[in-house]
Amino acid sequence: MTADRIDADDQPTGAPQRTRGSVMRDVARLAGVSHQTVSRVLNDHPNVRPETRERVLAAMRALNYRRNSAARTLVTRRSRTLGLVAFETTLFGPASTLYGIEQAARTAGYFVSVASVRSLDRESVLEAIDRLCEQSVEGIVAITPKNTVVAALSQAPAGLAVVGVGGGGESVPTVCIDNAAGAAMATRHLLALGHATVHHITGPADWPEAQDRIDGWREALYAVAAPVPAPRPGDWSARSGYEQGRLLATDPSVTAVFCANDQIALGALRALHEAGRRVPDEVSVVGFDDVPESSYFLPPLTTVRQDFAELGRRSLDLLIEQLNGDSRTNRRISLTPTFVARTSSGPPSA
Amino acid sequence: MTADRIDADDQPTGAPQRTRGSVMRDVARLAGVSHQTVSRVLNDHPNVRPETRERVLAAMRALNYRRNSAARTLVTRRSRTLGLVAFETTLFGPASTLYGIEQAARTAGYFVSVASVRSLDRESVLEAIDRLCEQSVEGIVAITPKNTVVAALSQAPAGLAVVGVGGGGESVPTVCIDNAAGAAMATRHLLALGHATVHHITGPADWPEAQDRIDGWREALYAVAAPVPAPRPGDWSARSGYEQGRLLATDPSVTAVFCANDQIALGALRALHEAGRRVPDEVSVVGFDDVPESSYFLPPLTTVRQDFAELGRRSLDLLIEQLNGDSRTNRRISLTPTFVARTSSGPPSA
DNA sequence: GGGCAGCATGAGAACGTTAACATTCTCGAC
DNA sequence: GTCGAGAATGTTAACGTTCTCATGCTGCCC
Repeated sequence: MTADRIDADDQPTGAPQRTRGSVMRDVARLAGVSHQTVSRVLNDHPNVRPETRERVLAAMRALNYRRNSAARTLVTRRSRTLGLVAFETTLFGPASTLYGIEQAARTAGYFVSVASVRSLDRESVLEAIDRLCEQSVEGIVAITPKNTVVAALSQAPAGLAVVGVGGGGESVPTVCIDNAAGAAMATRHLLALGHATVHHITGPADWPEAQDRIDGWREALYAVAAPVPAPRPGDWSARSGYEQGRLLATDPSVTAVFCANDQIALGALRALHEAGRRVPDEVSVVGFDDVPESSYFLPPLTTVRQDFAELGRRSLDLLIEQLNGDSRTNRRISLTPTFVARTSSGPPSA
Repeated sequence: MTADRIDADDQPTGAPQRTRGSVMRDVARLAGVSHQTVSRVLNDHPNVRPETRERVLAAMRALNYRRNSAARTLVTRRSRTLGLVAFETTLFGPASTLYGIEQAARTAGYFVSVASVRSLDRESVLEAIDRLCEQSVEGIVAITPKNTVVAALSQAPAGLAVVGVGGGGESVPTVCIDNAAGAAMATRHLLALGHATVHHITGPADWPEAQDRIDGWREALYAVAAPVPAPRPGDWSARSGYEQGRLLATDPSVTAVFCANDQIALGALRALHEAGRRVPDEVSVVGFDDVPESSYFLPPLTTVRQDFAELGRRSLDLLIEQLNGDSRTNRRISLTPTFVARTSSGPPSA
């Protein structure tokens, strides 16, 4: 009955221009082959005669055929889609990571579905993962700045491939920048210029990235037996850099400040400027991230550059490794950042 | 044969813990109902006895059931997924728009699949649209800064719902900030402070947003019969702001500069500073966008704020309207930006 | 010349869901 | 007590792919 209706619909009108779009069967009919042969052409199966293949391709062009991915996914159980759990995607770092992952995913033949979370509590993250699972993603990349995210990730359904980017956790394969190394570079740079010690305005305490930068900074100070001032708590924002900068500016012994990111450094620069402390003559400032604007700060900011594109690529590698069922080697990839010297740092005036 | 195998597999093991995950039939069996009843529970069909519903829900919980969206999409022809064509997503504006759209989409019950394009030529954009179509998205939101994108969009398959965000074109429903109004606000602000005229460092010539800002600036000057200096070509980057700023700094008659975005303003601020021209005492600078850092520039930047979240929400409204087949009224939505006065602008010194 | 490998193709059954229709059951009205 | 409306549930057929297996057909070897 229904089949009759379809035929009745098709044959009089000539079928090509239906709202529904054409399907494999239409292509097959036009090319005079079975739908299976069309499928073979579509999937580059070797056993198709060149002539037949050509006929099928012509029919596909004529009907403007597009394969239906839902049907394909249903039968292959592969959605070719990755889920991305992201937070604060308006910031440069996460936005760049997202971009890097998307590019890498495309290259690898995957689609990317984004689930931004408003907050990083376990519940929001689990809900985001849930939504992505419902979309039957094959794996999830989570930009995991906070420990809670990692915790939530490890609660993800068993079969699901998962990779964390940025922050760290033992429970989930992770790729991240070696924040400690970057912080140490920045600190050593300042020490090498002759500063007696280096102050540090940190990121939020519960972000592993912030913690690692603190560790790197502290280690570098330890290594040369420099005094370790109390770290100044920031929250990645320029505002926090400004507030902490004002406090630091009142202390004449402060000659070098390492900021956990470039925004903080920007705030600190303004605070120092307002307090009449000249950079770099009186105080040196170093940031972290190398946002595109940092070379136009006043003065241009010495900082540490992260390669976000590489971060995206590597995280995808790790994910695909899991999807292929490869052994869980290299569960943790760490990328070394690059030091970028500009003019916000110099030898102490004394 | 195959059916036998499945039964043989299922019954001995008890089925709940299979790699494949459970499907509707498993739930139905456990709850002692037909799969259709499960479907009804899932889709909130009214005609299910509360007691039955409860039993089904319990079974779903017990089996950790998740509906298979591919199958659902296949039969309903609705993927509940929107495609997002985006460019330069690492910049604050696009990143914020992306975020706004994602949030709005989630609220409306849609998933978002992102296709970033490396460049905005017609080919890249069409390819991105193609990829999204293959994923059977129901509609596409394109962050359409350049005219070529709009052109490519209008080439999209006929049945596809499309909305452009940001830039404009007549051929596609669009939601954008009223850039001309914003630019006029900035310009009028400077004129009201007593400046004889206002110089302008523009965005790239082929971006409608940049063009609209030029128009708004020029109109505001015309309105008070102020002289209209030649616009200085920029490209959104701090670098271009710096370069144009250096040129402007050499001209002592320049007392007010309106920059097409905050990055350009940052570069201009640095150039003016290096040239020894004090802001705002000698030269006033105004930006556009209100990036989070702009209140920590030196000096804090007077600028024009865009509401990206609203932009995302409205573009989604427009898209959903199309999906519902509503009339094509309001094909163009324009949002008025907000003027934000800070300290980078003031009366001319003379 | 019979058997057989292997290529090219086709037929039909999945995949897991929703939609359309069919069936039972429950009540109240006549 | 029968009828019928409507609620609750079940049956079956799509949806558009890919997969498995079957079937010709060709050409080659012994």
